[in-house]
Amino acid sequence: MSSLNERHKDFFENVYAIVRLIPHGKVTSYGAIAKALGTAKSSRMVGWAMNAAHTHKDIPAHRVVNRNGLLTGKMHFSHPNKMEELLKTEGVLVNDDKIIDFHLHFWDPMIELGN
DNA sequence: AGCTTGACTTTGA
DNA sequence: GTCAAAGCCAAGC
Repeated sequence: MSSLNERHKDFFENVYAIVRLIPHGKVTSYGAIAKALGTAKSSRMVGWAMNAAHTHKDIPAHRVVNRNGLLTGKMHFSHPNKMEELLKTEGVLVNDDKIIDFHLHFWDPMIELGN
């Protein structure tokens, strides 16, 4: 909570903190995370953070997709289909690299932040 | 030091 | 509805 409000911390740590807060079976978008951090336009940086997130294993990166609900980062996983399988395991149906009813599974980090 | 790239989003046509 | 272009900031070359 308080750590999320502190922008003095590294952008990466902020991103990881939020991604870890994503509930089981829920997903969110890069832009939503960026917005929760106060930098709505630097959604690309969230993607960069996720790239480095590979070193952190407690990061459910499969719960983060782009705004279209498309699994854009699937190829960055150990296996391209790993992301889709993980999501299906959590009850999130995926078809053609895209989340079905994305708006229903969408979780807004702003809610958790209380904003 | 500058230039390019990127797990993106928004806006305008 | 789709497509193209701009904006964003950090890391890598």
